[in-house]
Amino acid sequence: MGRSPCCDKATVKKGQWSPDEDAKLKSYIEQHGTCGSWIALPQKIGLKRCGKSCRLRWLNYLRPNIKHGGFSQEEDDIICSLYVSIGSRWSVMASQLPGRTDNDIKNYWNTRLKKKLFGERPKEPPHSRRASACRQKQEAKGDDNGDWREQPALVYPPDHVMGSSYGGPLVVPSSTLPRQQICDDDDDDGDLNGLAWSSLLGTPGGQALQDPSGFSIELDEVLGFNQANLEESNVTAESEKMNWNEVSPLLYSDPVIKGCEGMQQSLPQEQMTCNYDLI
DNA sequence: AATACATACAACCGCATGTTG
DNA sequence: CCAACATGCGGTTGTATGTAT
Repeated sequence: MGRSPCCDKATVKKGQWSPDEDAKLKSYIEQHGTCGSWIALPQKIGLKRCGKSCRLRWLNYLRPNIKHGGFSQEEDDIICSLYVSIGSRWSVMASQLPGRTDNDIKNYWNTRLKKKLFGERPKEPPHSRRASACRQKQEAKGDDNGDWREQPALVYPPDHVMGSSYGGPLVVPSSTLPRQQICDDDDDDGDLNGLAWSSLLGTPGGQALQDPSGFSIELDEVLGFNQANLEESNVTAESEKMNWNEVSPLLYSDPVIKGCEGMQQSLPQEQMTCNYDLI
């Protein structure tokens, strides 16, 4: 049995919002808030809209301090670099760009930045929560055929990152700061590919971390190690702890990462911290 | 001027996750 | 612990607008 719909599709109005509807919604929320339930909100206001639709309209359009259009070069850089590092996690990106919504960033990416960064390449990296979930399901079922690893971006970063018109800094998600320590993750694979995302935080044993949206990730998925550099280096699984300067040359995107310092300085301090919970 | 096509963006949909009883 | 429900998220679609022919 499927889940029941959140509203009566037959009586709910769809499509563009009228100025009158906007005014009603804005006025009510500014005075009363959402009263803890988006589902009940439209009835209280007298709107024939789905609660989800009201929520979306408020968050993406009516909410105060929302910026529309006119993305700056700095915002372009942040979006591009975040996409390279974390994939299509628009809400995370939105949290790094005050006044921007996930929907706005997503639209901007899909219509402009994607072409700018990737050209016409059809495939994109599977970094979304959903892609990760699919991968975990496949792995759990034992039928992981490795297809998800075939996706570009981090698998072939010289082509996508270095060869693109994008030359901005790569911003590692703020949750990885500070980066003083990196350690091996004990998965005995003999190289650094198993380095856990969590290791950037210096957590012991490379325990997997989970971010607030439930997405766990490994460092090699985020950054992509340059195997050639790795093989030439002295870094092995026995190198239990390294600092960022030792590790960064092993990454495909090293020259870009080195530009990260400037970006860190440009970000407000409050955007550079994020609480992650151990699984 | 009319039409076709391209682009931008608002909004919808379905799924995953969190919360509550 | 589990089911039902609410919310959040990302993918996708629909439509208004702009541009080319």
